Amino acid sequence: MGEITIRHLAETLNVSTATISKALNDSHDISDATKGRVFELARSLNYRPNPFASGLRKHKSKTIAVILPEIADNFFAQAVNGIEEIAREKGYHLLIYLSHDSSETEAFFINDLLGRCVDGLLISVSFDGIDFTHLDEIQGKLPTVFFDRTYSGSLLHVTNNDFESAYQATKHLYECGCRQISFLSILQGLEVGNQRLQGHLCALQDCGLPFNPSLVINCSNNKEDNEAKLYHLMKTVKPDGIVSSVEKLAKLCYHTCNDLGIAIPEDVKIVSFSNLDSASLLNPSLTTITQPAYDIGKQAATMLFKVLKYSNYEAESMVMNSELIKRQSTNVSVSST
Amino acid sequence: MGEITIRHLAETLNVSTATISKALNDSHDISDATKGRVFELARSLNYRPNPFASGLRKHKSKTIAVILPEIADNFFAQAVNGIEEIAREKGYHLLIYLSHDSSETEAFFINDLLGRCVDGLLISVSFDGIDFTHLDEIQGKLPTVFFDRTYSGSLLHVTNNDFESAYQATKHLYECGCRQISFLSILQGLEVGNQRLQGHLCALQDCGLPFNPSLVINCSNNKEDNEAKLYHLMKTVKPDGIVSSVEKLAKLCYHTCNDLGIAIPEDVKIVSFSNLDSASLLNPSLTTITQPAYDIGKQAATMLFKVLKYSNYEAESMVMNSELIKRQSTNVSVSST
DNA sequence: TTTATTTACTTAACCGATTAAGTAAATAAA
DNA sequence: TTTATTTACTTAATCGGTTAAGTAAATAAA
Repeated sequence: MGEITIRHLAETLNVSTATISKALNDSHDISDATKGRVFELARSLNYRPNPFASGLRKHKSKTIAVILPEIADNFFAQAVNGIEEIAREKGYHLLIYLSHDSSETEAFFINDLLGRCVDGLLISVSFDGIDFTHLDEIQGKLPTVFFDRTYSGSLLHVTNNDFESAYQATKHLYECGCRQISFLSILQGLEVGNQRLQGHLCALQDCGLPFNPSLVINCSNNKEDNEAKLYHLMKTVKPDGIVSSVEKLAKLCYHTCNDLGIAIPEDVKIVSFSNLDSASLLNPSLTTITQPAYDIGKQAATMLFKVLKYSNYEAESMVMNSELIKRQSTNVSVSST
Repeated sequence: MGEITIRHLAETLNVSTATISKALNDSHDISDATKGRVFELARSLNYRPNPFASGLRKHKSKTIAVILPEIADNFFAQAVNGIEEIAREKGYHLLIYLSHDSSETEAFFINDLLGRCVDGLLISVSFDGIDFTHLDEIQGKLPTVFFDRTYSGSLLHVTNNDFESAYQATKHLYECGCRQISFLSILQGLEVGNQRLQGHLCALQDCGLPFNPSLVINCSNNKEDNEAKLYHLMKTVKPDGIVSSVEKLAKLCYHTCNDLGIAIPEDVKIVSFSNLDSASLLNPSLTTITQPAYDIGKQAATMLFKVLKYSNYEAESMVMNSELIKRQSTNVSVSST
């Protein structure tokens, strides 16, 4: 409906459309006087270049995409905050896709994106399945930065010091007196999950604790399933410490302990990877390994824009440090925090 | 780089590009035999139509935008989940913009979107400022559905029964014995904020409680400011009940009470509008008015797609019902929930 | 003074799909 | 059998910018 085009501007100023286009792109083919007139007219008419037209010609969309497993999760939500900030700063638009941890959905998105002329992609991969061919296909076709959940073939990524964090968490429990430390594992097959598990196992060894397979619980995205496994763990194996590799499993622990009348931290101490901002308000407050989610998002986006700017950019992947925040769930002497 | 275009297909099959285009769009200008050949070739080559080209011609992008105040918030995150589901179902792409409650930023986004050929917009408006001219400008230019945070000029919206919910919350506190009920207000100037306050005031009246201006706290997005106001409230006015109109103010209450040694629910009972899924794990667990965030997102998106499909759609705005979930923060007889 | 270069434009092709208008052959109606 | 209509295509214009190639005038170099 009557949108202002470059032709309107050209006719009004009695110049060619090429002149307008070049002026708006600040080409040094155009005199300052003309540029001034073009800019002023464009501004006064609130001219907005049609992104389809320039996109078609330039094969650039000023749009990046982000694929996440989910958004109703503090870690990812904060990461998006960081990503959005950088994207806005650079004048880019942000498309969002939620895989809900289905690699099939993820593959569908990626195929779509490859034909969609997005300029770049930020992704935290879904963890179901073991088929990463859709991720391999990105290679060389779409500048991509992986964050948090990477996979072995990912070239550029921003991750956490997951091994060290899990190591510290387990060691912390040991120092709090725990000798039967359970590990709630998830994201097996992905680097994150693997690193966290390895960190835990390494800490066990360094603390001189034996490895007991029944203390390592392989969780999934099936809530009922996880619930059943946790009940079994708490009723029969009865650990005195739990390292949860994701937030939602920690919440499940709380509920399970409530149901079974198991006291935290007296009977069992809990530490969890988590970005829950109300962790300090929980009953009892939860000891967390908190990731710098916002900064991870910012760094990943910043890295992507560097790649977009210098296509031959020799980027280096980054490792961000998580923080162990000790609270009541790992402390017998309960006091307000 | 070597993307498959409609021309490749045309040359391979020895037909015109028009034939390919029509075949792919299932035009009944094309024989079934030809369609079959075109479809098969397109599939085998994984042909992906260039969205810029078709967008330029059709003025349609198969993309909708969502503008939110923030994303690291359970309500909005879940709403996005609902929106995303519908968008995906319809084969649309989703652009996301975070206003961080700045109407200036919001105006910038909207101006950008008007020139960007997005097909539709879902928005929950920012609440700073009182200038809604940028929202008025949308009229007739971009199909839009407002959700949760609407403004007086919004034609289509999905909202909550905010008046009733606030009424119920206040009444619940009254029934729990509270006689000095404070209301933590925010979002004044927006319908949501106004409705919630009115609901509270109406309940006060119906309960026969006098209106005390010093019990209504006008909060802002400035955390320090809110903190100071809350401290003052708790130390000098000393209410025995608090209705918090947003989640983050309830969290602030918890912290403030912790600091001042005020016991919840013994000294003060709290109920808050909140979509925090760990509300039941807080210390004490928090009585909430929980909005059907996911469904609100779904309904808003569904409504938008109806408008997109039938441009003369006589849409009706919707009101969704929130739920009062009673927990320990409004109960003296504390027990596990 | 003549030639080379720079400046500030214009012309026209182009990106890749869509679609109005046109056409030849096949089929149906008169 | 002749005319009208339908079928299944093709041709070419178009969407709105971008850009390679061209050009006339102004300025600089020889």
